[in-house]
Amino acid sequence: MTNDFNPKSDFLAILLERGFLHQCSDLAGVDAKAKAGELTAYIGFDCTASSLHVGSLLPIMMLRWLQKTGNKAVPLMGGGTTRVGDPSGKDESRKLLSIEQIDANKDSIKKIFAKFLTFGSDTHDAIMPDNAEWLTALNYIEFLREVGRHFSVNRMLSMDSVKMRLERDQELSFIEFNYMCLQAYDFVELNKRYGCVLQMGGSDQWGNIVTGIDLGRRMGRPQLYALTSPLLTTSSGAKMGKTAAGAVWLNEDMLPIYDYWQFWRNTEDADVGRFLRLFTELPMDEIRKLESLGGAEINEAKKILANEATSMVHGRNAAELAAETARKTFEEGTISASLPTVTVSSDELTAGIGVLNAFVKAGLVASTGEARRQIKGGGLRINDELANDERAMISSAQVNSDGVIKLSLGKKKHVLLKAQ
RNA sequence: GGGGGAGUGUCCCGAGCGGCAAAGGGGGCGGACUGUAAAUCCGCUGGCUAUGCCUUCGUAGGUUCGAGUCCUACCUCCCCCA
Repeated sequence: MTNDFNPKSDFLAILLERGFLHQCSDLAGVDAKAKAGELTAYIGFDCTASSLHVGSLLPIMMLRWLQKTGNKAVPLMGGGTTRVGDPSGKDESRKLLSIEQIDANKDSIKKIFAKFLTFGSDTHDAIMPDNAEWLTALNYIEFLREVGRHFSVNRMLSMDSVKMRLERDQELSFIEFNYMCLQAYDFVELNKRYGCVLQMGGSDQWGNIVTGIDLGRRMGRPQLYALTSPLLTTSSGAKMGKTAAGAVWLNEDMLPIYDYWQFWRNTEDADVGRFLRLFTELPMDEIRKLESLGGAEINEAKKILANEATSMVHGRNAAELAAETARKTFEEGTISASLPTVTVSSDELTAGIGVLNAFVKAGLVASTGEARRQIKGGGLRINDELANDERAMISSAQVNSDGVIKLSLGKKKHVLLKAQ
């Protein structure tokens, strides 16, 4: 759909050439607004966890480009909608989060945005409203009379997500219907409050966004627009941002910066170019140069990807430290003091800790059972020595000259155990 | 409303004559090979205070020395008839 479109705005030009665009309700319309620097766009973020993960990075980058190209970015905190819970894509409704939990998550998530956007009160500064501001104040009857009457059930029934469920005779709860309505209402409310005319999101949000556009028209708002980004998977088809250890979190307290850097460093060859476009701000000609590197040379491109992507979230210094840590660990084979570290009490260490428990404590394995299996498979190392006795004890005798014990799972995952 | 079928290892899909920690995939993790890549091959893939103990097959009971397997009720889903 976007092949023959020639954007006049920097915003769309960048989105297009970097691979952010999947679908747009009206490219020309959005283009004109963006060209004039009058585009205010929002993306909603649910507060279901205390950190966003790399899956959210793509929408965040869209907001960043939006602001960089002279428009107004609005990350919307879903403090209200999270109380309802978005059931789409799930066969079972998740347990509802407590309001305290949601608020705590929200506070934690908010910090991320400050690293990507400039907030303030100027026209083009980003703002971060919370839909709890208006949703929690809604009165059911009033909402039905003023907003609900504009929703065409006929139309909603024809939406793909709904149609599929009905055809397969699968439960579609009323709350799910309401989630769509609330999201649509958000769009209209943001238009009223801030003149927001564009909602962006992942391609799975298309239906919900269009419902918002429709509601806007029925309620006499100006023309609204939708723009979605492709669903990201790696070349081998895996969902982006999920590892066995869990999601790749953006918050440092959920995932050490070193591990974040490593995540990008381990990108598959085939993804390097695409990721450089999406997750860094390097100029396009440089990216083209980097992705054309062949064989082992592409590792240089991966390091740059890791540096750039890590700088964006954690800052240039932290990224360089991570890069240096990786260099020492992998290229020199020495122990860097800045590897992820887990502390144990010195009493405990003096008394001795079983190897199995030590690796569990370090978070390298999930259970002593797994530790046992890894030892059998030759996957665990203590100070680079293969661990082959599951009953061995780790004690202060193994502390090296830097005061730490290095525990490794496989060749890539290292944690330092430190007595305190 | 009537008739038929199905829910399995808390990532998913899926076999399972009454002896089952439960076949086989996918995914994931580890090993070999490499370039901290991919592909390929090999191993592992409930928990624990571990030659034993505990918890798992939709839910709750029952039969049995013994139940994923048989019986009863319930819940949920799928198909056919009205």
